[in-house]
Amino acid sequence: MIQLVRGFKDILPPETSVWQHVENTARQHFENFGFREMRPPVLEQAALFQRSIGENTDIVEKEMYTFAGSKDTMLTLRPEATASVVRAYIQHKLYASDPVCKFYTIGPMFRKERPQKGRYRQFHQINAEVFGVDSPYMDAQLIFMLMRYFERLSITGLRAHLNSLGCPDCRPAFRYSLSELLSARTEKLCEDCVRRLDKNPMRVLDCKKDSCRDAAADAPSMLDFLCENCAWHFNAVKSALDGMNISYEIDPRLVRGLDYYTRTAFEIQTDELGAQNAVAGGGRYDNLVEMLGGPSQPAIGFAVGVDRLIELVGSKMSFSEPGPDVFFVPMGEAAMEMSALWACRLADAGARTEADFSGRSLKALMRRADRMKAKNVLIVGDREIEENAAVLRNMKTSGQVEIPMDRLVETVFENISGQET
RNA sequence: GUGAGUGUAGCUCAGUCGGCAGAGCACCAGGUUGUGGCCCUGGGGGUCGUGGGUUCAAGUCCCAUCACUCACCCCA
Repeated sequence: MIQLVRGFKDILPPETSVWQHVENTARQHFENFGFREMRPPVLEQAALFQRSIGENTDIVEKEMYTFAGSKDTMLTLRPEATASVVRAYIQHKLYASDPVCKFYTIGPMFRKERPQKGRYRQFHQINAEVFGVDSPYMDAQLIFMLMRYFERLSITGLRAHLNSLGCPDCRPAFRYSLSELLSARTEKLCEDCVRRLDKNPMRVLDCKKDSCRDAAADAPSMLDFLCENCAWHFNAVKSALDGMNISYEIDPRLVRGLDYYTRTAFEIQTDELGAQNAVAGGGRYDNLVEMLGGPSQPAIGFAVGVDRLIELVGSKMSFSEPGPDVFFVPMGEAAMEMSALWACRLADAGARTEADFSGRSLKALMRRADRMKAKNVLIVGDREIEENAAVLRNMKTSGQVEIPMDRLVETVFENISGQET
């Protein structure tokens, strides 16, 4: 048979209820902070990601699902959301209606990586982006919102890592100093790091290999190179977070994988997910809007890895699916027809309803109702049809009452209203 | 792209030295001619991932291949 594509995943019940919970909580929480939902498409021109993420990042070099569109444009299944949100922000001139725009977006992303725990080729992110605010208090507020979101989901054991990547004024000096130092020690660096040295020397800092760590042990820190404005900004972010009682760790080795980040960079980590320890990550990208052809507008955002979040939430959340309020047990053709009608009316009136039309024995149907955790069973047989009534059995107490069909909906609601969910 | 591990019933897994394909759970039926759970009895369900090879004989040994898992890489 045809099986699903490698690295892709079916999300089935009861797990889907965890997804609903995670997404609904995000919607409600983010909207409290003034964010509105945006839904950009999943497909974009390849050039959008090449220009925003960076030509020589791994994502663009070898992980994108790119194919030929019409004429000579290449199309790409989005590997991340920020570029699309920025594109939409510019294209629809959203900056014109309000100097500050805040959006969140929820959906699938695609990267052709080798799948492993917490890493799929179709994965899901919840993104939040703010345009038009360069104030450090926005950075702090965004991180506050993110940490509180995790708290609302009862996730514990998370650590916030914080760093500043500087700006085009101060970063070149740091990069130069860093590559100077590392170039003198290439023999101690792994193959990958030698390659990185050329492309993005800052990535050497978060290599996990011991020899690379040694080589970079006394490397300069970006924080020592921050220009006056960036240093002020970073300090203001930290003190605002302190004031909000958000604990964080300064991590001078924290680097973002995408080229467009500036100044504040942060990552939320856990050690409950194996090698994929980042649950969320984000930072400022003050130059991206202009780079993509929009006005000069500062921006900051983050992405939450939903698949990873689900693993953390799922293990702490009970999967108890609610059973039907009323399970119809019809016996015979006439009873089935009547049950179909009344089950529809009851469900339409707002009760969880299930009717079994298999025609199996009463015992079999009772067993199925029990397994589905039905709170009540409505038995309809020849006897009941003759009297135009049905027997409502409470599965917990085993108590039974006979109720008239023409008052079925009202009577059922009277009987189930007191029952716990 | 690289490395390691694992593929046997719907699920979790046994399967000894190469000798009839198994268990638990789940599912179905019966144990009460109209009443679930607990218990008892019975039943259905298999391309042993796939293809080749060795052998009288392969789930078991060999080769290849695919899939999954974990890790590297990268990132959310």
